[in-house]
Amino acid sequence: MTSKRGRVQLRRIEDKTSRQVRFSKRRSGLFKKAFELATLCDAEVALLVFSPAGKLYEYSSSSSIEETYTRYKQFTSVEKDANNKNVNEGIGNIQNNCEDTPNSNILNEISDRCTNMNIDQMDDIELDKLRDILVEASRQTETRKVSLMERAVGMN
Amino acid sequence: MTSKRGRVQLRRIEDKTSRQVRFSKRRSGLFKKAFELATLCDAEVALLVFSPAGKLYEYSSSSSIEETYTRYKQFTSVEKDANNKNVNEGIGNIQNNCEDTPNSNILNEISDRCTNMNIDQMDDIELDKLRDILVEASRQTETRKVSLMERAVGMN
DNA sequence: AACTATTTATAATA
DNA sequence: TTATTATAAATAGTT
Repeated sequence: MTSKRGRVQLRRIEDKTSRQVRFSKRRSGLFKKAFELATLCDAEVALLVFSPAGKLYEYSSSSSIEETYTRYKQFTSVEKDANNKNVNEGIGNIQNNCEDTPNSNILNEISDRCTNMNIDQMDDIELDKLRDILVEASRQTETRKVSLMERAVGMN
Repeated sequence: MTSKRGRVQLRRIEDKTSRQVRFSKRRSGLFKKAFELATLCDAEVALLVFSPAGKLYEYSSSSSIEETYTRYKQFTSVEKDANNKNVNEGIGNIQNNCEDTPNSNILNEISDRCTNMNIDQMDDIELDKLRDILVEASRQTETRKVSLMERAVGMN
């Protein structure tokens, strides 16, 4: 037989019926994996999935999606604060104690996004948003690092 | 040898080192599966994972975790309403009310990432990467728009 | 981190 | 839809 069971091209499945069938199967698999990660490894997991038809599926290893989302929001806001003031106690420590910070991953993500976008096609509103992003980034940066960023956009 | 590779008891792994190794491997697998479900089946997926050490990992197939969480909150509130009073309209509208242009989505993504990152903790290699990203972005930009970016980092 | 023996997930088929 | 089964993918234990 020349069939290629099990193998898959990583792109959107065009046939609607096939897409729905695969969604059901893969959704089951994904939720099982999420449950196993939480159970085996003592991780906190929150998973939200909307099907193409708009139906909601959810899993949370803690008491609720909301609880994990709240932790997420606190986590990210602490990351922000840690730049402005040296947080040495309380929630701040949770962040600072983590080794192997995900900064590199975040930078790779930014790099990928920037590679894909075409600034020439942006309108003024979008450029304003980009400006705001960079303003905020530079505010978070000490002098030496600000100067690196300034060099980056060709000002030196 | 009497080993039983591949098989697993579904309960918390007590050995800390083993638990960390398995967390890394299974986390990779879970995020890959989440990405594949979103890509192949055109689903909207949001995934939050906190490691036992408190480190955050996230994936979102839309522009941000926040966007999917907002849709989730709207969805569940609609479900609640639908139970109390027979709501004949709204679900379709609510699911469609988060439209944005692709560019805006990309910019929101960058904005979220920048908001979450801690530039003070980056080392020089990471800063070099950021510089490269910004250099490439500025190269793609015509003069008027470059000047906007220069203003953005406070050079005017 | 890389390697493999197994188990698990799943695409095609019935 | 559900079940089967041939393959591909994930991963537990090992090096």
